[in-house]
Amino acid sequence: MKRVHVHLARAIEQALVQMGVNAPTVTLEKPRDAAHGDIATNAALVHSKQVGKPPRQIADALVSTMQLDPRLVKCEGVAGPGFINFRFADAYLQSIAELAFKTKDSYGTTNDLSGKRVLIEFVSANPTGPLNVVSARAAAVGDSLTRIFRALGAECYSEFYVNDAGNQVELLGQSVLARYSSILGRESEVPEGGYHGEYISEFAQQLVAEHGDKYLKMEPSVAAEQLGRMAIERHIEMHRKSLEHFRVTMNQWFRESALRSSNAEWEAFKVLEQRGTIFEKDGAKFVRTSEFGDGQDWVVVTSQGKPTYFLPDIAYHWDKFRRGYDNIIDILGPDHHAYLTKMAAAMSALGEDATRLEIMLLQHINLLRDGEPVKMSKRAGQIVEMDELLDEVGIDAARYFFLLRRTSTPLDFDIELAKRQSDDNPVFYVQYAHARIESIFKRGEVDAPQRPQHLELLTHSEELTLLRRLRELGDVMNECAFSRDPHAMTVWLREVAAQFHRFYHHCRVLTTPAELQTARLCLCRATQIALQRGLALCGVSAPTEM
RNA sequence: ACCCCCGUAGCUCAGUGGAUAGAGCACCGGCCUCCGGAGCCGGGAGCAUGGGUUCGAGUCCCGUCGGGGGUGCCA
Repeated sequence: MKRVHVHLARAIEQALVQMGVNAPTVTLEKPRDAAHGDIATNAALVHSKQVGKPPRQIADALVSTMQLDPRLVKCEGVAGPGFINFRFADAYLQSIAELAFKTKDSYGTTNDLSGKRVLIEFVSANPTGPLNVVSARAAAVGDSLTRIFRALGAECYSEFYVNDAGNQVELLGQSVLARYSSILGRESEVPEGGYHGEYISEFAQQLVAEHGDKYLKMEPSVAAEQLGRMAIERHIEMHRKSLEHFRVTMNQWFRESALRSSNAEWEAFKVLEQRGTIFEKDGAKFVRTSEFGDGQDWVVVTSQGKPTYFLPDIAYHWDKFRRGYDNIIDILGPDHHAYLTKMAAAMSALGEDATRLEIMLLQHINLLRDGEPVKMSKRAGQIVEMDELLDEVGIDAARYFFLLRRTSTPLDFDIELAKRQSDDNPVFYVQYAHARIESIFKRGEVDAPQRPQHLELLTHSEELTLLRRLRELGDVMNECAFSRDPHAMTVWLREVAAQFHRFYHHCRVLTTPAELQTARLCLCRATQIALQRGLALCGVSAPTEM
């Protein structure tokens, strides 16, 4: 899909060399205003100083020197301070439809990132309860990003870090034990900072039904420990199921407990110590992160001799570094903003190249119902579970809505809007365009074309504009990967759908002369392929009727 | 106190340092003997603020104001 750009850049470079420029740098950009054409270059402005002539004069010279392939691109002349504008040749745009037929399910796939190894860690919710809607946004974003990276040829892995060790396991066990004891008639309180959710009571009920008062007869601390472990495993399984249902499959579930049993945290500590980056103060052990770009030093071992959460986290990230990825991406909630400098400093302290680590902060979501905020309070156990949301609005709407805003922006998720079957629902609007195309084939009693034919007849401006849109998929994928944000895909999908409706309104498909009808049916089919592909990268289905 | 994110149209948001800043809702005005009107065509209105960097800034840097969130040997 880049062949026009490659051709054009080369032609401009050669023309510049002929004018005496050595090692010219040519950048091509998309003009903001479509009236200026499809591609523009500022080459004349950039090289003005070196050539020693005003930009417009250079631009004129370039235009007359350049050798362009008329089947790919044509020059539209010089504009403004010295921009040179170009427009795709009709033949090239028509070939986009041909490409869609040829590539089908892999339309837009490139090898732009082939050879890159990328790891994306996301969700990583604590296994102390079911997944809530906060995790759902991370799941949608992380999984879509993974799909996009793969479509660009990268070797991309998704990973869930499971915090199945530490204080919270005990606390969880005590919480379960408290509920369990209450059911069996022994009054007991959920401990300070414990878990109050409905799911705890449900689990306790289940335990009573299956095991009777078995755990009441045990030493309470032993019972709590065992119950905590069981609850953790139960929750991990719930997480896995919820994510699978949400069309998210993790390549790896990395357990903190495995890290601990292999002593990896102390190994990391030892190396930090050997590198002279550990010091003691008030009985606690600090890592000298301030020497590696952070504003302060952090405790890794408390004065009680216990590791803080930071130490296993360091060990975990070190493990990821040593697995040899080019990019190690963490998608975290906005409360982790201090994490990047902190963790990057720790990695530097271990002697790693910390620039490989990226922390993406995903802003929160506000659930709305008809514009009114839905109250969420974790403390009171009134969290909205991910599964509840999916049951209500459906997977397609949920996945798409979570991508509608940039990750750096808080997201208002209106439940009623997501359920609405009308064009103000963005996911509906896009899926509708896809279904509408299908209905054209049905209505015309024609099968969807299997191969491209008569594409040269697609010369109407709405047809060509639609083809332009379809061409952009590869660009959009690259943009998403570069910004680590799949949001741009939803913008593109909406524009493709809108342009399809425009084309459809202006150009009759059925009841036109046979060859033109065939050509337009091909364009419809190509649009379907592109929509399917864009939706698939978002993890959203493309229904044929609705 | 410190840190992070965000201030673009009435509202929700787009906008890889480039030309006259774009959509969708909402509002106003058109278009159904016509393949799905769940659509199409047209209209008004905007970069919080003060500096700086640059040939060129909504975009990069610093300050101010406003909104949201977070933090101190818990995870």
